[in-house]
Amino acid sequence: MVLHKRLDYGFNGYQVPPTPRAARSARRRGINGRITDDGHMCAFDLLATLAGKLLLEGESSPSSTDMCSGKEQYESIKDSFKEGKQQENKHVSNFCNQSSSDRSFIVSELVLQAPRFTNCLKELAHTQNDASSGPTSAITTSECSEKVVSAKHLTNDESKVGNGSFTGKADIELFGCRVSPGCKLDGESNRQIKVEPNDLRLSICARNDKSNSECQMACDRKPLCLVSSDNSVKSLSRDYITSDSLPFNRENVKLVSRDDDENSSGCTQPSTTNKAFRPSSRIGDRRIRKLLASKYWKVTPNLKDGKHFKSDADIKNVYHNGKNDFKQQRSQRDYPFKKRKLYHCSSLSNSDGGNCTDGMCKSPGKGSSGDPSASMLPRVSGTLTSEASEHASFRSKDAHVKLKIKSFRVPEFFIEIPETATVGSLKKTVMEAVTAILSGGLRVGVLLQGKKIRDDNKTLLQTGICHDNKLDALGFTLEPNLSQAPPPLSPEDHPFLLPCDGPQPLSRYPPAPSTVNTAVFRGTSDTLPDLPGGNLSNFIESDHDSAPSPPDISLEKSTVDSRALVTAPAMDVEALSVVPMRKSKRSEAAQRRIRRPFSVSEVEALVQAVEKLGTGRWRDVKLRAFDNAKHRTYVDLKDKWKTLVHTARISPQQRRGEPVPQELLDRVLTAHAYWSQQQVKPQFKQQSETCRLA
DNA sequence: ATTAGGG
DNA sequence: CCCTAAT
Repeated sequence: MVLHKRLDYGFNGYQVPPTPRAARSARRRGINGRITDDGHMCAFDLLATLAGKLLLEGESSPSSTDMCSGKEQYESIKDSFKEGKQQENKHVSNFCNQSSSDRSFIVSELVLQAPRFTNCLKELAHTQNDASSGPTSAITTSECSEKVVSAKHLTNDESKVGNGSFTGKADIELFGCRVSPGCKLDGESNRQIKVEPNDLRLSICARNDKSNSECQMACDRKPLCLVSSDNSVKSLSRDYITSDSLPFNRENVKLVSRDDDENSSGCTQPSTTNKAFRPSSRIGDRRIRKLLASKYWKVTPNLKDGKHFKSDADIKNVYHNGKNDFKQQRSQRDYPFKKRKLYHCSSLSNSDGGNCTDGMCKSPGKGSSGDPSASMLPRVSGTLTSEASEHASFRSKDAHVKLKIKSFRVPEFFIEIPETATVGSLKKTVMEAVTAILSGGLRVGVLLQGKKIRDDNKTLLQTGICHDNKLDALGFTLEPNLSQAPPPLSPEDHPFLLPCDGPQPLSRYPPAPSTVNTAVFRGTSDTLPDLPGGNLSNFIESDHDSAPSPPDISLEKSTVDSRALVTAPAMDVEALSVVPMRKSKRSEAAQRRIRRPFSVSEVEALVQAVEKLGTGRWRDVKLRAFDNAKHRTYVDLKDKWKTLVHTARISPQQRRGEPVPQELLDRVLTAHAYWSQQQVKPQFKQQSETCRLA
């Protein structure tokens, strides 16, 4: 039995969409569809053979059965589990062969406020880390409240990230039902981490039995200000960040316009910032915040398109859970980033004129018409608390960049567990997996407009993070600690999987039912060094194309950044960075997919497939040659062929990018000419060809 | 969902 | 790569 659970680290609200239905169905159909190809392929095969170019006949291996059938099944699991939730030791067979493919675990939410002139962005995230490693830290998400953590006093020296192991009791909630802890870690800590996917909840709570979410820590750390939606303000140690608030929000990072503990709002327009709110009483502020909270609530559960934007870091990690069993799962992710209407901003019942008073949620047009889908919640919004950009000389030390980090996602991983396993063992397995992730040591990366900011010494001001427009493109990543992570395997090092490569390694398939529990991480391959090399090889090989490492990034970033725990570097930019959603004319448009130049091996695969299938059957081409290249859609392939033909026709001097071997370009022209001809007289295709060639 | 083509 | 029209 396999339970897929995708856990993503990274600022959430931006989640990788699930494998598109198209991909799944295509895969399904593909197995049957390929067979029919050979009929009218033979003609060209003969031609090619005569031309001295042997076309290797190879059948694409049937793709592995999808472990996850998507949302529908997920719902059924959910329901079935609810029925049996009372039985603690009930066999988890309800999960059998089912899984939720695209749920993220969202760790928490927090709002941070940082001095703009200091480079403490990472520390903000460190706060999270600390929370999961410090002795008295607590991160909890629960429903309906926003926490605002004012971290203005953070400085570098206090931003030590504890990479200690994650310990504590573990509670797991599945589908809203809490199941008893299957394992205990050293439990003195008050830590609380609760991660919840949209539907499935998994909470890991390491906490004091005495104190729950309200525990107070005696800490000599500098205090933070925590504001909950009920406007209660608490001073807390930086390690103590808790909330009873809801998890998975659509926004990852939100900048809250607050001068101090009051006047917290998500204004995104400077003009409506402080002045507008300063006079406002706490009551007013509270109202705003409540509105926000409820707003989030309403929309969150209904999000259909708010799929998880997860990277295709398909160089997966295998988590060794104690036995000698390692599994690999095929990637289920496909992320043609389509338009999405996530993060709807409910129109706030129009009590505020249709727009969110806080400015975070500008209902675009239709907002007042009551159409919730007409607007979106920004993932990030920002406001300057001072007019720094205009009056730099008057910039005071109080100028802060306020960020709200709504959530982190735990990297996806897979769990494989026998049907006969108990819920307790399931919990234990999950716990171990999560523990392994969290204890591995994490570091934070800051992305600005898709680019990683590597210079830690730059101030926010210098990097432009303080600017409102830049904040739109601000993102964070969680990456495995450098010291623990060997260099990742470069996808380029692996030959592209050609159709003739034969069946996929069997290791892609689920293990026998008798297999012991297994958890497979979907991170970089190096996160967990303690895995058998052989399996890893197959593992990566079979999905080599899923974690592409675009040259522009991987080359530039050398080693460190290519090791994002969750995603390949490319995807850090794409999937994890917080994207402007507001004040943009294209705010509702999907982010443009990252550019991923075709490698020579990919081109070869494409050429070979087109030689066989022709130029009008891109779906089949995709199935045949790129079935496991999730980031290549048939449209991509068609476009690539188009450009290939063009490239082949122009002079070599005019060509750009990675040079394609002339031999391949020749084949492109040959095949293109051939199939163009076939289009003209398709009716005689088979006969005439056969005759001619005979 | 695919295909074909323009942008 | 994106977007669309047409299947």
